[in-house]
Amino acid sequence: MLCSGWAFRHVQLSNGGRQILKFLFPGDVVFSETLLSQAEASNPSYSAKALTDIQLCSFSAGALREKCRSYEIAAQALLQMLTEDVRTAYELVTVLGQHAAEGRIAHLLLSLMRRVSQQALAVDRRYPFPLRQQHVADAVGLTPVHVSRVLTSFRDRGLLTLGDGMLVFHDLAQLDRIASLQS
Amino acid sequence: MLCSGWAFRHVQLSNGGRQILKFLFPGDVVFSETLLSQAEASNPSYSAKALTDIQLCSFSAGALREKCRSYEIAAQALLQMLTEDVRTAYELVTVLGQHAAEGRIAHLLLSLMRRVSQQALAVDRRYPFPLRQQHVADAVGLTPVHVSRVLTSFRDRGLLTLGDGMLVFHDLAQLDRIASLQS
DNA sequence: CGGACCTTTGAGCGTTATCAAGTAGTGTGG
DNA sequence: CCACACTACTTGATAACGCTCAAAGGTCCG
Repeated sequence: MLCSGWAFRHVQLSNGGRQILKFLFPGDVVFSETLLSQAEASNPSYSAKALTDIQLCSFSAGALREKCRSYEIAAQALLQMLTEDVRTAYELVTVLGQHAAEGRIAHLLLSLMRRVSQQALAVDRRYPFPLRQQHVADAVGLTPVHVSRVLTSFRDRGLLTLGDGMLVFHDLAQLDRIASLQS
Repeated sequence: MLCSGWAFRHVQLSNGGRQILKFLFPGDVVFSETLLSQAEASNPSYSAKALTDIQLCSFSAGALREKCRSYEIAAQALLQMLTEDVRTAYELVTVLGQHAAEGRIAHLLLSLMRRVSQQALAVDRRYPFPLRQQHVADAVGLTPVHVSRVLTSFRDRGLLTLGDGMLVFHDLAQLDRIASLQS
């Protein structure tokens, strides 16, 4: 489990690319979807990487499974965690299936910052942002080149500023509109 | 829970479109990800539709949650179901993020038929296929027009035949290659 | 026969990928 | 202190891809 810092879960693809599945913040379990499977018979090559310096708390998956047998609370917590994972995965599916590049990137930035700040986003407040444009590209299924173009366009339109590990929103209303596909 | 027939789970979008999240076969729980939440506070408008005549077995979600407290087996089954949902959702994310149109459609057709046949696919065997091209489009994030073009191309290349509610694979090796992005 | 729905096909265009070059910033070693 | 490499980002030109709009054919059903 991640205790401090940022990380992400991804699949490594045979053609050299990768798809980022989830960004991990403190409190997130790194491989929640494989907690139960003792055999680890998952064919895709799941992996995880740190984006900043991180601290981990490790625990025994076997012991947790054992706890789930005796303590109902452990099972309930695990069920809620997985339910949340399914919901956010479906949200990502919707974004990838329905949004063009601008909507994908706007959605990613907004949802990341909402998760990390745990409260409403503020205009002109600076948020730490340790991702490279390559990570954004791998998360939303675009090339780094195109991510750069979209971010430059956002900057030129006065929507946000992104650089030096900092992200500043200037026009949240407009970004929400872009991210929410009311065409 | 679906007992017979085909159905699918989707989100209805504000702009009139929809994203299909999962195709449902007998044994699948229609809304597995909302089984636990009593409040139903999910903002996206999840929905489900039948593709064929279907039969449902209904049960009380409250009673199931109650069972999870007392019977460890119920909790274990629910956990496995959700874990599987997370895995397949991540697979769909990878497909949408990394594949072009041909790969997306090939992947969808192959994985659907693998799920429905529960065994290795056979060349030149006919599989029932109740989806319209509109459904394929909504599942993989393309327009029906482009789905038609890709399917026509598959047909012209002798890879498969799709029509009249039937799907016939002619070149599984080639289709697997297209679906597995070894560029 | 008419209408509704699905599919196919064409033309044009917008979006995104690819390839390539150029610009910083940063750290390394002479 | 200055080449040098290395990485990240930007920008341009070109091409592939997929969308939109439109028309036509097919099937089914009233």
